[in-house]
Amino acid sequence: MKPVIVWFRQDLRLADNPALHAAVQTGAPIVALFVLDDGRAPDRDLGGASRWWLHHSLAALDASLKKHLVLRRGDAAAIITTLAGQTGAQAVMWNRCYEPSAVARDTDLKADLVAQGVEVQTFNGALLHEPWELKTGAGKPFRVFTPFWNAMRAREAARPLPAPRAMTLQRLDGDRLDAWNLLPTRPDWATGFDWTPGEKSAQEALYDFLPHIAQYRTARDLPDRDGTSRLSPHLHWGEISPRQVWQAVRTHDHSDGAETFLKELGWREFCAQLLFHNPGMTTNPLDARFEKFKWRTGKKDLSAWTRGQTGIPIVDAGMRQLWQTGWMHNRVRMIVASLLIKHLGIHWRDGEAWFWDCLVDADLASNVANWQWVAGCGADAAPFFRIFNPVLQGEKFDPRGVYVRRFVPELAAMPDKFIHMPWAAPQPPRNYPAPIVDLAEGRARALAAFQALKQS
DNA sequence: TGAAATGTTGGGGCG
DNA sequence: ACGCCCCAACATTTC
Repeated sequence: MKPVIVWFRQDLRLADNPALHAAVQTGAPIVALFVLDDGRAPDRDLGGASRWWLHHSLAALDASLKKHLVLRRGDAAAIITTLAGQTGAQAVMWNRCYEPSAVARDTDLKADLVAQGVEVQTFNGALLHEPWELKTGAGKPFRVFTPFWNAMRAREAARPLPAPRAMTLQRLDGDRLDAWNLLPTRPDWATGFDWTPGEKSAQEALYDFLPHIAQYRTARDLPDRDGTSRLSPHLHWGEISPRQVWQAVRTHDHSDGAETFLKELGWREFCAQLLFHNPGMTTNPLDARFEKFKWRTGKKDLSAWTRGQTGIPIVDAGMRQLWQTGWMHNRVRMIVASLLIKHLGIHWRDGEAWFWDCLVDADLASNVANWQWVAGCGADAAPFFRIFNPVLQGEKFDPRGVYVRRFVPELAAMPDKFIHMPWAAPQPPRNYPAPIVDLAEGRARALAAFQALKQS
């Protein structure tokens, strides 16, 4: 019997995997394929933290496929058309990706395969709703979150599919995962990552989180606590599907915490559909007025920011958490982004690029849309004059400085009163930098720049 | 999913 | 007892 090729991409799971499910239904032997096409993506390459995650996630998937995952490296379309010919495959099946370059590549590949006499079936495994499904009254894609969310919330999500109970997998030659060198060496900066990639771990993260979801609305803002789900990298790589998360939350309880959490899944969908309908937004502001905005270069400031050496405790704590653990609490992401864009006047793309490289949950749509949101140039964005004061944010959300002290040990002995502004302490710490920007001056500069933009 | 400036109110100290 | 001032505390507006 002719095999079916299942092409895995950002759906590294067996349960609720529509492409795999459909392939198993045919009764044909299955070729489970993953192609590493780094160095060829028109948008951008995988970031370092993403490569680390991918390595471990592929290892986990391979294990659950009883070591039958076929690894190939190179141009995905060329590899798949060739492989389909060599194996005499009857069909190729995959779950759709929605990033602009992926859409273009997959459209061409599908045409090539069909021309070659190979059936192609594609599915939605990554989103609750297709990016073209939810429309405004005028029939256009949403640009404002709240009406988008109202439309989305009014629908129930499709029910997740079970994992296949049995399947026949076909073994083929392929690369060794280790040979891809996805893991960092010299130095191994991932030693502080406290993550376990893989489908099993994703399910555990979900079920560890559910008992706390009723407190999510307030607990999610406190960066020293585990008040968030930490599902983002699992969702990005599709180790768990948004349908599985949605259903689990909906059947768990109806607290306002649960509702707030569902809304975050809404933001994920909102970002995905924004990028789908605005492919240029990875580099260009959605709000065209910002095209002439005068960003500063600020190489030294950018470097201090990336290294967590700005002298502003909550910012440095966040940037060091990112570097050490591959992740940053969302409240702190907003604070560090606001400082870079507003106080330092540096382009949101510079911050976005750093996050892309360092985050285990790096997701093109979410990363770009949220950076544009902070910059005020995105869809439904925060106005440019909404400027976070990192001292006040710190005092509000990390009042005892537990989070700051965890990642900025230089401040361990600083009294609570000065933990978020050590420069004002009677004895400022010797081994911690003075702030690279005066917060009041930085704020004033940002407001002036915004005024200039409005007038031009 | 802000912050700062400005405006308003009302209680208490004090001459 | 009264008016005046000060200034939290809260509300509104402005950026």
